[in-house]
Amino acid sequence: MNSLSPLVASFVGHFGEMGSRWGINRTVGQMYALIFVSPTPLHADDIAEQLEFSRSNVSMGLKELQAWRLVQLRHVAGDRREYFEAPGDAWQIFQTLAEERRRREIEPTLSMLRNALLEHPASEADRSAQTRMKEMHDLIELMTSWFDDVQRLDQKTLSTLMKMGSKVQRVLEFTGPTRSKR
Amino acid sequence: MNSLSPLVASFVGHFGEMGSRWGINRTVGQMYALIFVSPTPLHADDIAEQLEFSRSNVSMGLKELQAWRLVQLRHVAGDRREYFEAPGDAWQIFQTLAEERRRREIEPTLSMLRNALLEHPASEADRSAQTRMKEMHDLIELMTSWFDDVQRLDQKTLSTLMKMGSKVQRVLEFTGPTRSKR
DNA sequence: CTGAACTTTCAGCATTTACTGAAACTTCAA
DNA sequence: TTGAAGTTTCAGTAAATGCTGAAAGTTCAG
Repeated sequence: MNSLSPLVASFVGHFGEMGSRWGINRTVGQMYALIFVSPTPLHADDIAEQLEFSRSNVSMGLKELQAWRLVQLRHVAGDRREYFEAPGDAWQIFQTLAEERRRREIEPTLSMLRNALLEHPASEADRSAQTRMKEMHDLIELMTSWFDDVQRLDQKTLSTLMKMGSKVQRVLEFTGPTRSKR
Repeated sequence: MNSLSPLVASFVGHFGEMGSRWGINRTVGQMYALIFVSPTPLHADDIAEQLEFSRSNVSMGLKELQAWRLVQLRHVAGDRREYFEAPGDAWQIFQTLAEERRRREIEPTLSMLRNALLEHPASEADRSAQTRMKEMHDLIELMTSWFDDVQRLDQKTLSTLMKMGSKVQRVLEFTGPTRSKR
């Protein structure tokens, strides 16, 4: 970490700390940060050296970042090594993150809930537990299916929608009643 | 955990496992799950007994759940103990979670980025790092301010919006061009 | 004021997760 | 086909985090 400029070092350091709140570990967070700000793709040795991590740790970390689709493999002509860079399109990053998180954090819960709702309640307590579970299930499903929809919108529409912010309400007041079910 | 019905036990167990992906720890996840499905408010001893956790662990866990605003204190007439229940309104829960997560996971990064962008770049590398940081900063800011807007919408508008899903595109195609900047 | 009923804190042990370095494996230029 | 250059695996250790139970703290009825 010694060869990094103070600016980059603080960015990298911050990602290390936040990483843990984020489900990725400290070193993986730092690796991503380094790759993200780097103007050129980096290879594993660059990263190991700049961050002073063991080579194998870097290797594992890169594997994890690839699993998250947060970094991409690049090949540089005349060099056998694998280089990595962070996709530059911010929208893309956001979508990837949201998708992966959903897959890891939401889907398993949804499927557990579906199973639980199929069970025959063995008692009054079970019956009321199922009622609560149903609410949770429906909420999650509504959120995720909305999310699917939003993700399917093209970027222009989305950015219009976002820039409109709460003004969208006025538009919907106008068209909404004919479409909404209640 | 022995007195729980299989249905509740599996729900509770799942929340324990998912808890870790979620930044809350296993036992805290289980406590929340138990409170969530319980038809009546529970007090700390109930929870300690049903989940077979130490009394102090329950106490700490409840504190954390309160900090996340996922459980609410309740007092039962003629009983000095503190009872807890999970707010029932699913929207409410979602909003709370989103807000807290934002506060813990996003705000610190945003403020780090703002500081980094004020620094005077010491090199060419710093300059390009700042360019990347600016992109990240702007994306996060766009997302969070949109999120603010959405949160401000009343529930009816929101649910209309969600149910419309990608059909919103058609409405915007109609009104959008006059409002959008590009 | 007292003490019973309850809650919180905290030191220390247990469990889990992260990291390293050595060894095994893979790929490809010559 | 060989070995140099690179990558991955994995066993062992280090660090972090979680959990307990004993002790201290708080609150309030009487």
